[in-house]
Amino acid sequence: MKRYSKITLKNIAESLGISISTVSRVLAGKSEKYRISTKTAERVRLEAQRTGFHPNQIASALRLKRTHTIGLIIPDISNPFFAAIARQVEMEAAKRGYFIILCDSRDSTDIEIEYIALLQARSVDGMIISPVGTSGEHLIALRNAGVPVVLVDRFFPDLPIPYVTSENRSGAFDAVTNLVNHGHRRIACVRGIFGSSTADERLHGYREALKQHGISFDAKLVAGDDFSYDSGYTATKKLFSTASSAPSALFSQGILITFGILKALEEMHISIPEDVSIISFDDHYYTAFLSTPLTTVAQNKESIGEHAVKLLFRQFNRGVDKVTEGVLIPTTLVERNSVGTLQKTLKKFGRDKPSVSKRNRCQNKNKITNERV
Amino acid sequence: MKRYSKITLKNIAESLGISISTVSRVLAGKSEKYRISTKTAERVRLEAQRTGFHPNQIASALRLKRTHTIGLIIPDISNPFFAAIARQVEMEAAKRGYFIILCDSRDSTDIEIEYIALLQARSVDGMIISPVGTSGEHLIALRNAGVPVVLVDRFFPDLPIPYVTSENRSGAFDAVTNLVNHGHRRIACVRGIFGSSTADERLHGYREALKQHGISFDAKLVAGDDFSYDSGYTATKKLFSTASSAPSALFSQGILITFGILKALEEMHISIPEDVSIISFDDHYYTAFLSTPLTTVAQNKESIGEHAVKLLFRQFNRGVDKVTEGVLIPTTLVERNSVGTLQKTLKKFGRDKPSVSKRNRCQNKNKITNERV
DNA sequence: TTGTAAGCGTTATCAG
DNA sequence: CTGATAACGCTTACAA
Repeated sequence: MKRYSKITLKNIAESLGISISTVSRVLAGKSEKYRISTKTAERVRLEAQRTGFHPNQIASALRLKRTHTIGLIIPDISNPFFAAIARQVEMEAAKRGYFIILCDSRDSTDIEIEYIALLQARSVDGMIISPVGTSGEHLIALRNAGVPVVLVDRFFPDLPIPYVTSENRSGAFDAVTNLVNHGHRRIACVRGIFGSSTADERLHGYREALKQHGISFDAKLVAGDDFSYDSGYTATKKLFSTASSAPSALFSQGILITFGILKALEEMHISIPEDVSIISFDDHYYTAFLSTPLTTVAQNKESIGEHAVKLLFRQFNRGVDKVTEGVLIPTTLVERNSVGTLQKTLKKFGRDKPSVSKRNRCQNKNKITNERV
Repeated sequence: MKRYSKITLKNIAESLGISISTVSRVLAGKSEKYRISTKTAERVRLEAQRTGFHPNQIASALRLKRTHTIGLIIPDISNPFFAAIARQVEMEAAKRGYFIILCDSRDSTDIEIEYIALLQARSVDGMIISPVGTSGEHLIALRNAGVPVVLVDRFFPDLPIPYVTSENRSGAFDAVTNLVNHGHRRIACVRGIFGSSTADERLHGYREALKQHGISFDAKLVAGDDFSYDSGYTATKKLFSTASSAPSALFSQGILITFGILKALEEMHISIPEDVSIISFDDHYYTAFLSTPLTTVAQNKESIGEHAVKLLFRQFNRGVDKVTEGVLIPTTLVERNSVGTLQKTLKKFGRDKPSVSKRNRCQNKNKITNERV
C-alpha cells in the first residue's frame, strides 16, 4: 500500500527556514506561552493552512501517551439498545475530541477478553464495556493496570468498577405491579442470562413486586436463560405446555426475548392481551407499531451513554482509583395495549376454575393491596 | 492521567541481556528469517509470556505507517440498517486484524467532512463511508491523497470510487411490480433524500415498473424528501389530502419512512391492506411482527458489509487506483400481509372516502412521544 | 524569541 | 546468528 506524502512539521519548518519546535509551538497554540513573534506565528499558520497540514496523531500519541481514543466493547451492535448507547457514546466522545473504537464481542467472554488485550496494545485512553461474562476478574486486572474503565448495562456488584445502568429492579417492579393491578396473579418472568446483573436485578424486582402484593413466588413461572429470541420462544412453549399451570401474564426481560414470546404465542394461537398480557423491557421506535402495541419498560439509552462517557472522563481527570461509584438511570413504564385485565383473560382463555382457586388461596394468605378487577 | 508502566522490547532485552532487535525479531515471528538460535528465541518468548508483553501498536504504526485501523463513517448507527452493516464490517475487519473507528455523521455533510480530516490525521489505513451529501468532491480528494475508500449504500455514479450497495433499481422494480400484479395502478412512491443514489435508483425502478406495465408516471404520486420518519408522515398526509387523487398503494423507500406512513395512516383511520397496500424497503427482525406484517424489499446487509471490507483490502493490496468497480447486492422481496388486491381495496375504501375531509382539518401534528425514529 | 536535542517504542538496514 | 543505529513525526526541557 503506497502512502501519500504527508505534510509534516519538518516540511513546514524547512520551507519557512525555521526550526521544527517553533512550528510545533505555534500550531499547538502555544505561541503566547513561548512568546513567539506574531510575525513568525502568522507565517507558520499561513503555511500550515496552505499545505493543509494536520499533525500526525500517531506520532503525537506516541510522544504524549495519549491516543484520544476510547474502546467500546458491546455484545451486539445490531441490538438497538446497544446501538443507541454506542451512538450517544460516540457523540459525547466526539464532543471532547475523542474517537471510539467499536468492538463487538458477540456475547462471548473470550472475544471480550481478547479485545481488551488488543485495545490495551493500542493504548486506548479508556474503555467502556458491557461485559458478557459472570466474572469480572479481567476487568479488575485492567483497572489495576491503570486503565480507566466504565461498565454499561451490566456490572459486578462486588467489584469497585464504575458503572452506569438502568434502575432494573424498580423497572421490573413497576412492570409487575402494573400487571398485578390489572388483576394478574400468575405472572411469569422470562429472564435473561444467568449471572448478569441486569437479569438478576430484574428478577429481583419481579419478586419484590410479587411479595409486596402477597403473591407467593413460584419458581416454575421463571423461564428463559438468555436475552435471545430463542430463549423467549422456548421459554414460552414451556410455560404454556400445561394448560392448568399457564400464566395469565408475562414479564419479559428484553425485547429480543419478547419477539420469541410473540412468535411462540402466535403459533399456539394465544392472543394478546385477550389471552395473555405482556410487558417487556426495552422500548424502541417500533414497539408502538407492533401487532399489539407493547407496554414496555423504557430505558434511557441516551442518558446511559452520556453518563458512561462522563464517568470515564472523570477518571481521566481524577485518576482511576478516585472514581468507583455507579450510576442508576431511571426507567419509565410506557403503557400501551398489551396488558388486559384478568377478568377478560379468564373469560376468553376459558380455564378459570383451576387457576382461580389457586389465586384465591394466595389472596387469603397475605393480601396487601386492594385488588381491583 | 497516570499511565501504568508498560513492558517494552527494551525491558525484555535488558532483563535477558540481549539486544532489542533480537527480541523484536523473534516476537515478530521472524526468528527463522534471521536464523535466531532456538535457544534465545525460546528465552525471549518465555520472558514475553511471563511479563505479558504486547507490542505497542502506536509505535509500530508510526514506524510502519500502518495503523491496522479503518474508519467507518455512517449517517446513523441507531438505524438498524447501518448497525447491521457496521457489525459485519467490524467482524470482517477483526478477522483480518483490523479495528474500526466508528464515526456517526448524523446525516451531516459537514460532520462527514470533518471526520474524514480527523481520520486522515489518525492515519487510518482506509475508510468505509456511507456519504450523506449530493457531492463527492471531498471523497475524490481523499482518494487522490492515496487513501483507500469504499462507499456503502450510497455512491456517486460519475465518480470512480468503489462502492457496494443493493440492487436498488430492481428491488424497487420488483416491489412495484408486485403491487401492479395485485391490481394497483395508482401507486405512490415515498422517496428518500434528493440526490442520493439510493433514492434515485429506487425511484428509477419504480418508474420502470410503471412503464413496463403501461401506467403513466404521475409526479404528484411521488412524495417525501428524506429517509426519515417525519418525511414519511408528512408525505402520507399530503398524498391522502385529496380523496380523488389518493393512491391505492404505497411504495416506501425506507423503513423509517414506513413508520411515518404507518402513523399517518393510523391517524387517518386508513387500514392496511384493506384500504391501502404498502411495500417497504428494508427488512428487519421485527417487520414480521408489526400490526400488519409488512411485505418488504430485504437488503442483504451482511453481504454489503462483507464486500465493503473486501473492496477495501483489495485496495490495500493492489493500490487505490487499481480498484474502481462497484458491486451490487441483490435484494429479495419478502411477501407478507401488507398488500391486498385492488378489488378489495376499492370495495372497502369506497368511492366517496368520507374520512378525507376530516383528514384535512386534522392537521394538529400530534407529536408521538419522544421516540426517536 | 528561537533553536537543539532527547526521547516515545518499533522496525529495518547495515554491519559484523 | 546478533547488535548498533537510524528513522517514523511529534513534544518539550534546556540552551542560547
